[in-house]
Amino acid sequence: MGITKTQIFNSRQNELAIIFKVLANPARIAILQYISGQKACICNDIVDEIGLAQPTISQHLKELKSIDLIKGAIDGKKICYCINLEKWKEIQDLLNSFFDKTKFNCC
Amino acid sequence: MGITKTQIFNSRQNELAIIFKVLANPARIAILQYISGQKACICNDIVDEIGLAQPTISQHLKELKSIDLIKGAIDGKKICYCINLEKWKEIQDLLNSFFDKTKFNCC
DNA sequence: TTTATATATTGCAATATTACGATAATAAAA
DNA sequence: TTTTATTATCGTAATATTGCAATATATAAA
Repeated sequence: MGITKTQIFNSRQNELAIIFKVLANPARIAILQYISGQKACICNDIVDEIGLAQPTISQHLKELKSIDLIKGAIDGKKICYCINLEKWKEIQDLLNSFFDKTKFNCC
Repeated sequence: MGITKTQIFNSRQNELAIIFKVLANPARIAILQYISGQKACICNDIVDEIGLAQPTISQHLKELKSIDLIKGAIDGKKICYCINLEKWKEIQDLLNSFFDKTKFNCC
């Protein structure tokens, strides 16, 4: 079918899966690393940095924005994308609590 | 195209993306939570627990095994799947180091 | 050996994702 | 206003993922 049966899982499970899905692409990992490595605001230096076309980068940025992992500040005709630190930490905590709760070993 | 351009990213970025991809599905999250919630070894109680067909569960288990997140011990005609605690912690550490390194805020 | 049970594999249909060219939208500069 | 630069959206092709029925495999029990 190709469609995930989200109805049979709880909202926490679906939320975790969505977060992991946003992070499940090397271009988006690279974008996050690049954004965070710049001291000043950056824009579509990202397009030059990562080797992908501008529409592709734009789409990846949209997905990162969809879970508020980054935020964009308009600066003239440029847009400055930054890590949303609050959400960043919130997600890190969420993932850690998943990892901490899920660790009983039986074999 | 549909194909991720892994060649243009480094191995660390691709590795992270692969780990996130394995976790990016609510069925696999639910399987991990269920496995870890059982004190004794469990097998295809997973099929009964999660509302998906046996071949589907088998495929998800295969993907979880592909990054050694779980291991299966053969027990007669049943197979006992368990969290691989060492790998589990290794991955948690890897993700935390990603989150810790990537956090500069500029806006 | 035959039967029953548990798990894996194959093949396929439906949907999702990735990437990009073409184009639209926006805003500064000329 | 026209031009230029920057970013977003649309449409589409290629590939990946999800899920399941059918079937294969493996092992224990009869």
